[in-house]
Amino acid sequence: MKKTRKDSAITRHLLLTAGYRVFCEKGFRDATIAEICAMAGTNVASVNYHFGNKETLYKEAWLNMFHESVKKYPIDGGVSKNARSEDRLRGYIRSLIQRIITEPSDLSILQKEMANPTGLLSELMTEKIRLQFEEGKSIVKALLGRNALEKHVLFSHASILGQCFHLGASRRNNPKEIKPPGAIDDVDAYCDHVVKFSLAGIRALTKEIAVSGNNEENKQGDI
Amino acid sequence: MKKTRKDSAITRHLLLTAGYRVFCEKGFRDATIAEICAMAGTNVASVNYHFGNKETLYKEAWLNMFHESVKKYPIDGGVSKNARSEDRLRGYIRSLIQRIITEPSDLSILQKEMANPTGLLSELMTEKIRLQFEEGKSIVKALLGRNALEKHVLFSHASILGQCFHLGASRRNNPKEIKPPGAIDDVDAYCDHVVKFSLAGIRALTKEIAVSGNNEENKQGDI
DNA sequence: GACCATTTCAAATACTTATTTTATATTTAT
DNA sequence: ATAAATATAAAATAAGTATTTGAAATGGTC
Repeated sequence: MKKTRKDSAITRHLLLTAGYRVFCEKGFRDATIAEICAMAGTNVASVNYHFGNKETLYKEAWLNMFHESVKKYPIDGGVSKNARSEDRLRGYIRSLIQRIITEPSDLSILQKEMANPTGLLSELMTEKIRLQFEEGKSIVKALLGRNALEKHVLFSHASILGQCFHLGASRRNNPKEIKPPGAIDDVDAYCDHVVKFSLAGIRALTKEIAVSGNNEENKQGDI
Repeated sequence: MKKTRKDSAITRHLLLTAGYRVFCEKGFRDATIAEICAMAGTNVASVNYHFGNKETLYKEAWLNMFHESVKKYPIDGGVSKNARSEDRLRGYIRSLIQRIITEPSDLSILQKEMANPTGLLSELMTEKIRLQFEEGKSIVKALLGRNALEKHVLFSHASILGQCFHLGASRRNNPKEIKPPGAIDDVDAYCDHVVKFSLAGIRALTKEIAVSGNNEENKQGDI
């Protein structure tokens, strides 16, 4: 009945993890099948045997890493939906930053794709990342209050994501050579900073919304 | 006396601009000399004749674009050093965002290099980008006040840069296909948002610094 | 133990693309 | 005007690398 040998699954998994590591480090194009197979300890033909081609390995490797990553660092940071919004925000940010600085994590390639899209992951990513956005936006929405427009939520969430992702960018481009001007060493401290900074920004926005909400400016609250 | 023909400079410049466009779009590795020369309307040998190799063209093209970019969008946004710090911050952010969303601009590749370093530009970039950081940090410092530690300045500036760069990431990965969850359409509105959000964050931090400054916590204010 | 599908392996192939070469055309200086 | 220097063109070369191939090995099943 069983058609698959046990070793096959192992080899496949070796290729997934080795592939992800190399793709992370070099990017899709600069990663060579030879290097991936060397790291996995398999033959150069194995990628084509198990995945058909390099592109499919790339997609499968990211998907695999995404699942592992979310299992390890849940999007809500392990904070209950019933907790105070401030604590949910803290959990959200902490978890996101953990994922960003962990190498390799699914976000390592996501960031590469954002800056330099191969196009191979765009459908996959938007589908899988939507969860992340929903969670983040729901927290921000709770903090901003009833009167917040979609625009306010979107922008505030973008501010948060931007601060977090910047940490990844800041760390990645100093392999070990010259340290760039804005390098951030103390990740925990930066994490706390982002929470405080963002809460202050959101609170200011909340006040402004309350004021303009009393005015008659925006009746059909869209975009 | 003159050794260079007039056409030479023209061809050279055509290659610089065409090269930059293609490098922006595809990244260093995926950009082919054939495509660059096709766009520039020159022969495939011209890159090697004028620049020796692809790498040198890459560096020269970025440097060229950096100079043009800074000329067009001055780092201080055209706001005087004597202006209110809030206005300087607004000018700084506006100008940075303009540079980020203008394609091609020097920051298009800078962002690629941050996510996916080729290593070719690292020395060049850190040298040229230091100006940007000095300006930004000096503004933030002015807003945070005397008691601010280097850490506060660095983090706050990182928050600002992160929000700005996120706009670039957000726009770049939707070539025209499916729109990703967090896409930002209204750039001007986002720009205003970043200014407000950041000012709120900085003010909150300023208060905190004032409080802890009165306490005896941090005497030897370093990192 | 023999058969069969499945998996691995080493070598061969096919393809892309940067770079070089060689020939030709154009400009500048004498 | 002519020689020397400079620039462009087309084709050849060279190097890197994904993919294919066919043989060999492996493990399960009868």
